[in-house]
Amino acid sequence: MPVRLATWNINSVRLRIGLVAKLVDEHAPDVLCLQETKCADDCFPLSAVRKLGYEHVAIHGQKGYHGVATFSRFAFAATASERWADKDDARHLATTFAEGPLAGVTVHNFYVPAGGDEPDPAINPKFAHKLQFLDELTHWSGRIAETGGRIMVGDLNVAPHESDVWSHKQLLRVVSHTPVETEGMNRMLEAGRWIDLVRRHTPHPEKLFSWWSYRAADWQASDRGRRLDHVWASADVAARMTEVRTVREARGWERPSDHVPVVVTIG
DNA sequence: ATGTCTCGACGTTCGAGA
Repeated sequence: MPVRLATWNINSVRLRIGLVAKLVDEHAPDVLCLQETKCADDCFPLSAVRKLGYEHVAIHGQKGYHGVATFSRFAFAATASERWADKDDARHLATTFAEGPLAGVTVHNFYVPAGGDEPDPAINPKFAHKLQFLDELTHWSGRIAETGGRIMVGDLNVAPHESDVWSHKQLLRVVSHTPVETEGMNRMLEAGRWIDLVRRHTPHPEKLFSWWSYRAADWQASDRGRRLDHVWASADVAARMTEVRTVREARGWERPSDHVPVVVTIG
């Protein structure tokens, strides 16, 4: 039986639990990874998630900011959250499956820091924090590069290639597409021998985005998007990938998140 | 390109973060 896995920056899970239900209704992910849940664990809408059919739920939240959650139809053998870049932010959740087609596989659900507006670590501590986070991800990737059974998903807040942004030239000095970030992401991919499942399905130079700013008057008409949301895997898992779908229409749903879900099927 | 959306706070509006 194939397994469907989705990742989505929901931008407040309490506000958009109805959109989560819509995604589940239309795309039926067996595993759903959310970022920017924006609530402490004791106010997470757990009963609604259970009603959607997810018996196994791992949450790692904090009040008001960040927060990640992983829902599953398959039981977990273990859940863990590591500390990154000298902060206790809720930005990482690792879940290892005990059963089902992904038994033994670990899904790492990440929300990488956005990095603020100014792409200079000397004057912008948020950008410095993002670069430290990416650097730690590269070292961590190198330490696990020889192991199989790995999936890494989430809002990594970097659009690595020219075809991942609406205008490479106009975004070269915009946080999310600066050379120090895109080169850092490429180092991370190489260090961990990660395979970018989304780009294996939709190769460059075809444009592909997963985020459009709320500030655009008409996101669809201007289509000034960026591909910030990623699904990576170790080679053994990547070999089983059969389908990838970026749910672009979700950006047009009522009161949408500014990110759309990315759904992969693993046979 | 200063535009929109979310949260939390001695809230009836603002600042911070994205």
